[in-house]
Amino acid sequence: MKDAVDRLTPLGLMVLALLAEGDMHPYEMIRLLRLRRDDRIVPVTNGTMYHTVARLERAGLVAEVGVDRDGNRPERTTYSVTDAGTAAVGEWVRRELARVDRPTEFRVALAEAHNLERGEAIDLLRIRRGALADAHRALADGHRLAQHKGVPAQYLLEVDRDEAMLGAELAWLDDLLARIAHPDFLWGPDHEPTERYLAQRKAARQ
Amino acid sequence: MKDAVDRLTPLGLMVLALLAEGDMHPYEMIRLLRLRRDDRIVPVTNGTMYHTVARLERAGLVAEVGVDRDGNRPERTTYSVTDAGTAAVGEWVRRELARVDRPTEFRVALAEAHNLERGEAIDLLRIRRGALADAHRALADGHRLAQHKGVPAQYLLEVDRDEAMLGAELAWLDDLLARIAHPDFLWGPDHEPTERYLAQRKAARQ
DNA sequence: AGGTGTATAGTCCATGTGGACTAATCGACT
DNA sequence: AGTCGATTAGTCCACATGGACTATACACCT
Repeated sequence: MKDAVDRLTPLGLMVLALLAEGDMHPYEMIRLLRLRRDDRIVPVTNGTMYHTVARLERAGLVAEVGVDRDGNRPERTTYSVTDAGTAAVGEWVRRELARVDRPTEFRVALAEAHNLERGEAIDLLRIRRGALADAHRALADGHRLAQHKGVPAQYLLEVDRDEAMLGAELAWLDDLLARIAHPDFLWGPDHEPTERYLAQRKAARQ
Repeated sequence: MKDAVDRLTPLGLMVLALLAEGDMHPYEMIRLLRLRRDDRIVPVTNGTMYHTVARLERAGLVAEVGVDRDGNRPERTTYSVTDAGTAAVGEWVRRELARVDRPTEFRVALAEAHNLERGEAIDLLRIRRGALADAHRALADGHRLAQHKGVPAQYLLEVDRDEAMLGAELAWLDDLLARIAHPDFLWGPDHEPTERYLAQRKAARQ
């Protein structure tokens, strides 16, 4: 029996996270994602967005809440996230935040990590830190072994880069963990009610 | 009029590059890619591999060179790369090595950069270096601006990471360019005939 | 008044992907 | 001798993606 969370694509999760900020129609989500440059992480195209929302509806994670029409333009169907949808966000983020395979999933989970409690996020990132260190060591060992066996460096350019990138991610993660664990680092819904997001939504809705 | 090179997927290009080492059947390619851990870059599944090879054949980039059968096992269809296929590898790598969008395409291009002349590879990587620096600056500016506008840091975790990663890639690229431009760095087909690859192929063919 | 361009909101379809499945062979255990 | 599991080589299909397309409305020229 496949869980609905297993079928969640990165864009599917971003949609659920957006709807947590308020009801929206798909086109507004497209605009908002582009405005926030979240299309750095996940490509956002019309076809995929509408298809994704339809899938989420079939899975019961979002629900239609109204259709309105502005002049003679196409109808706009507004959606709302369900309780199951909200739960799915937490479950998905918890699962992906610690994994080191699936880089894009991790970037989405990181962007939505604020949906978790601070302590939980830290725990998951520490697990990730360990897995990342293992992967880094394994790749470095393989690299050295290949060099030792006489494989010319020109064939190992990508391995070299991968190793450098893994090292950089480790360094960044250690730095982040230090910052995030410090009580001066704001966390949770106990801060100013995100005026910027409201302004963005207004701009996206216009 | 769409060029066949435009339709080349990362796996498609890896297949062409593999066939440059010698004729093979699809299953051997799967084994060889996994053995070399190239599935770090591109996911390798049965369905995708056979589909990809079929597409390459329709495009005239590879050609069937024989079907053999071992006992009562399924038939093995062996393929060979065509002249158009060899040309496509160069064209594709030249195009992708300089681009900063499309990260997976770049990793494949880097892994196959040895198909280019040293000077050409260096020129393309220098172009990439410039584009990467621009992207890094733009992202850092956006990050600072958001912070200045009062967006809490917990919402900017992914931007922070992206910025760190871009910086790390720039540093790595500068280092690589320095190493690669040095005459001590071996380049080109003028070295020992890759015994390791032959051994790997034997293992993959078994 | 007419033409050009772009934003809005969405549909549709050709490709590409990846997991499930088949069916035969081989090795290892018991 | 029998069975369990893994490997080999490949097919098949459900689903996801993204680009092309539609049709209306608004803005800017000239």
